[in-house]
Amino acid sequence: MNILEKITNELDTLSKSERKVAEVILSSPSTVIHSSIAALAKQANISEPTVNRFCRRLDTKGYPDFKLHLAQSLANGTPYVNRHVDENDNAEEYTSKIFESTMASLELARKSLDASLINRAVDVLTQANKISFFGLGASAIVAHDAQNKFFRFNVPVVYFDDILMQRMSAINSRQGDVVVVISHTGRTKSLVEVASLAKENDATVIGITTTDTPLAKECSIVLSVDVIEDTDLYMPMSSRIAQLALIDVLATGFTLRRGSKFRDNLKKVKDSLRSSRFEKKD
Amino acid sequence: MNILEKITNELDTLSKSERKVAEVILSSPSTVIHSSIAALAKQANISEPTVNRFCRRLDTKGYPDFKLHLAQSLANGTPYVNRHVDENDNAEEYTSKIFESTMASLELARKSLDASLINRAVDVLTQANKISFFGLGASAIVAHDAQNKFFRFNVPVVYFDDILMQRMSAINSRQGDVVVVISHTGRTKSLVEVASLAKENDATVIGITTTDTPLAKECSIVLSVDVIEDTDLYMPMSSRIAQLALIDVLATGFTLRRGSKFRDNLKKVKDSLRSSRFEKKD
DNA sequence: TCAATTATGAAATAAAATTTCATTTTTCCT
DNA sequence: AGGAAAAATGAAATTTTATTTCATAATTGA
Repeated sequence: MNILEKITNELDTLSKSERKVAEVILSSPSTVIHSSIAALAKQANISEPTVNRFCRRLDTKGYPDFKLHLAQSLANGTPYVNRHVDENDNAEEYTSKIFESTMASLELARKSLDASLINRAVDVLTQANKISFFGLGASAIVAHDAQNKFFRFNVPVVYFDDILMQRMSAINSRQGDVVVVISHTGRTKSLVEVASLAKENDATVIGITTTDTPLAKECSIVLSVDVIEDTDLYMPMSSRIAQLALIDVLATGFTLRRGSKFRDNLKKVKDSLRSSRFEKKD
Repeated sequence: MNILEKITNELDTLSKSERKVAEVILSSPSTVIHSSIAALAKQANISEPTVNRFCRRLDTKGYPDFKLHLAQSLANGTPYVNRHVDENDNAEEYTSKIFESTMASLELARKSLDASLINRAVDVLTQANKISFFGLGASAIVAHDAQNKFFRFNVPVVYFDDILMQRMSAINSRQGDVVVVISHTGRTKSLVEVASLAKENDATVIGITTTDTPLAKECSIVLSVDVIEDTDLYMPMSSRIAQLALIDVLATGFTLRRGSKFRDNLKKVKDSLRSSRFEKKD
């Protein structure tokens, strides 16, 4: 658990003087890990025992122990940050930036996800008579990938990246069917309509989208995938990758729910590909 | 820089007693961060000043500073590791594991990539008369995504996830054409053949695959994307995500090479979608 | 308003780390 | 091999840092 977040959370349970300490720490945590208790006390205009009490209130053994926690929080607090690609970056630079931004987005996406909703979504998927994945543009790829995965599970699954097919399919859906609608923006009119049509026809609609979007409002279960897109390049990047990771999560949840016998079956599916491949040397 | 690695590296520049300290630390770093200098000295059967000298030799200000570094290394030494999903994991657990494994794979993939080869690939792509993306199974999605991106650049681009179409397209290729062949295993026979056919017909073949595979041998430029796949679940997961990140890198390299005027054009492409979306409130 | 509770800091104490310096060990030259 | 020089080491002293104690101040609640 990140101690900086903890400080923020407990800010209002702290006393006046302790809050001063908290503010100094939050404003410049990296300075604090190199300060003595005396230096920090002075900085916050309070006494040393107050700093000590502050540390204990955060469930640390004392000031040195607190600094240890702080150092750890700083180390893994922002391992990857969203860095924008610059006009003059060379290949090395933009490659690193893109990979790091992608990792930062995955980190963010994971935080925005609610495990209990994932659990419900998996519930619904395992019980579905038929599963449909709908997406357009970059999200079409995610739908395509989902089909590829769920197909292996030997359940009826379709994917459409065509507005008309999606509409027709939505209208034909019924109780027991699950429709997964994927859209980063959650604002694509035709997809929102499809979600609403499917819902009217008693299908369970799972939305993979950003929190609080028009699409989210139409869904039975919303799996929020919040990422920061680098809009400078006018292309969807991180969003679809975070969505794919979520598809992996759903597929994994599905296989776990189905038990070990089911997984043996997956192995058979995979093994069936062997003859199409060149042997591995060792 | 990870201090544990540093200790390992400098092990032979240390004196006998200092090495004892190093060994105690390496054998149980997490204990050490909660030990006083006296406790550590006793543990290693040496004196306190020796511990202090040891710390300084590692370019830290002293023992407390050393502990801070150690704490940080423990926190981000293995920020994301490939953790396998377990039978009894709950939703929270398997979600975290999958996201973290994905991030670990991206980290690994970035390391396996060679920036100069990316640069050459971008060169070739910007000069291409026609670009084709080929993949099968999970890699088909990557090819699909690549088409979606490069299509925006207003260059002739196709994608095929059908063996026959791929073969026909490869046979029809000529000098100036670029064929991008995507396969994680690099062992899918029909794809290796397609690569070789395209090459025979003077197309430039870019391979997105693992290092040292049959496919890699057939390519003009090999972009190595090495990841660890969790084979327990018999589904491609990390590999396709790392490949997609590479597609982002190539697309970004392409837009940078084309200059700022070109990027204005991308904005227009994106803006053309606006009318199909619900307005954002603020 | 005033007793009770809680918060705070000065000073004392305790703990931990560092420095100094004498002793031991190792190195390297003849 | 022998011995001076250099390097390594630890005991003790010192310094720095953190914690505790306790008296005082501020706040709360009847």
